[in-house]
Amino acid sequence: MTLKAQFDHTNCSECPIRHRAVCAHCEANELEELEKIKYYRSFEAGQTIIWSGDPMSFVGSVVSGIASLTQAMEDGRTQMVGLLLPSDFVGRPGRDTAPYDVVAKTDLVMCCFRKKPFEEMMVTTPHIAQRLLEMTLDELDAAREWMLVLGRKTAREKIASLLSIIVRRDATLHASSASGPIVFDLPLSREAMADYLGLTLETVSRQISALKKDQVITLESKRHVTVPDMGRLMEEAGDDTDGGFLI
Amino acid sequence: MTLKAQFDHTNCSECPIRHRAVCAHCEANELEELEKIKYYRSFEAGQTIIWSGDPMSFVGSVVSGIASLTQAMEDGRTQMVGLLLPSDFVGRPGRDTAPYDVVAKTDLVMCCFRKKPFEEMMVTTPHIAQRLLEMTLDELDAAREWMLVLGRKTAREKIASLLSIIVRRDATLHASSASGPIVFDLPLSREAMADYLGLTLETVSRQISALKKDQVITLESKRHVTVPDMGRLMEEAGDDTDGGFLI
DNA sequence: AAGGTACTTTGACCGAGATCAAGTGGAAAC
DNA sequence: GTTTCCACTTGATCTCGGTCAAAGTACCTT
Repeated sequence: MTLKAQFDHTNCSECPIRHRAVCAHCEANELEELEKIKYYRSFEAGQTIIWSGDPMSFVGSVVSGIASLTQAMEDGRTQMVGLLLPSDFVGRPGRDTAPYDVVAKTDLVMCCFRKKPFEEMMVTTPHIAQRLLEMTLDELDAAREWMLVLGRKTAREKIASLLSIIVRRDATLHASSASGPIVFDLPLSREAMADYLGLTLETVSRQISALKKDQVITLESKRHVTVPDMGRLMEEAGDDTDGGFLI
Repeated sequence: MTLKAQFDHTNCSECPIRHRAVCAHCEANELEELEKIKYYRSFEAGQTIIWSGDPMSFVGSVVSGIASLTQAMEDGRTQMVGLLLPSDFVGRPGRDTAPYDVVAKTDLVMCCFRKKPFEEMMVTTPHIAQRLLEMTLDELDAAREWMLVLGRKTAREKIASLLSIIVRRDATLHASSASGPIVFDLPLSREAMADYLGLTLETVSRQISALKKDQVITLESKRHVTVPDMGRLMEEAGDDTDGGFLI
């Protein structure tokens, strides 16, 4: 099998997990072993999927719903360090314990593989490691992009940046690439947004109100957002880059 | 070759790049091809090794010296998103352009491999991808740990955190694992520390003075630091975790 | 319809860190 | 020796976002 073929699962329309995951449907055509160690798990909104420090017995992908990766200090301060949207991979081949909490933010379904057999497959099936490397590099880029947001952006820019990446992830999932007004639902509470942005929920609320007053966004309800001009929003985010951002 | 053997280059004492890199010495014993595409490059302090957005023709490891990964906004605000110490890997197999500036902070030597042949080798030599995956996961953990620092820690905690990771990286390089006072040189200017911590250089200076006044550290000169009690420093950093931190 | 709960908004005030501005010290250059 | 330069320190003031508090809103259950 050529390298091209190995990376060419990007458009399997059958697959609920799409291109960024180790796709059960795609893999199964090549590797009946993967099918054997595959199983599904459901979680309710608010449920903790993995506790930081616990041994991890599985890896997998988000099929539907949204989860967060969160780090905490002992005094209670918390920082969300990643968002898991459908197609995102969870887990660390070669790692025994989870480095952070994984919490379902909505009802959520995961497609899991038992870790041990999965790791064995990585040895015998090289292109799995290569695809995981691709995905991990994407996540690393996203994490570093986010470091700029956390370290240097103002509260208003942080909010605009978060809205931008949510829109962008939505766009890649729904393939609705068009100019003109964009409508979407916020998958996160104000508190969760604050955790992601290194702010307080009050500041998040105030800045959203300010963006609304300045007509950068419109709110049909507290969670339902319209962006009349995406270019304007990205300006507010202080973003020149229109690529990147894959959290 | 077994999985264990594949990951067992961790203690090659000959190799200047040590365990986290694709080690030219180690690999050469198995793969004369790697030797063929290997070459060394030297840089002076302050020199930019890679410009953000430029095409990248090589990957490689830091042999000696220190470099930074930096992201910038168009208005000049910058955020350092990673430190490259000896043994760290630079470059993205499968990526065409560099996502951030790489700048030598001290005089620096890199061991490089031309990217194209390196990528071809990744296909034929599975365990290279597996080792790169390991390393990338380490970097991702470090980046996310740093997101907590940037998003939630106070200026004083940020400084203590930075000193902690420098000490820790120093320790793994010099294998000087002992309790008692620790002495080391700051490889970064106050401005570079500020860039890493999302602060201004004035705040960095003030907080270092404060830590000195409170006898958490001693300064023999502006860059030469003594830490009488490492536990105290980590307390100041707000760190419970004594693992992790591999930036 | 009434009450409860969780989420959100808004206001008043405060403080950590940014900004602006001098001043210091030490090493290299002349 | 002294001049220059650069990294660093310290001071004064301001501002953005945090903190504390209260009120508003939507969605439950009863």
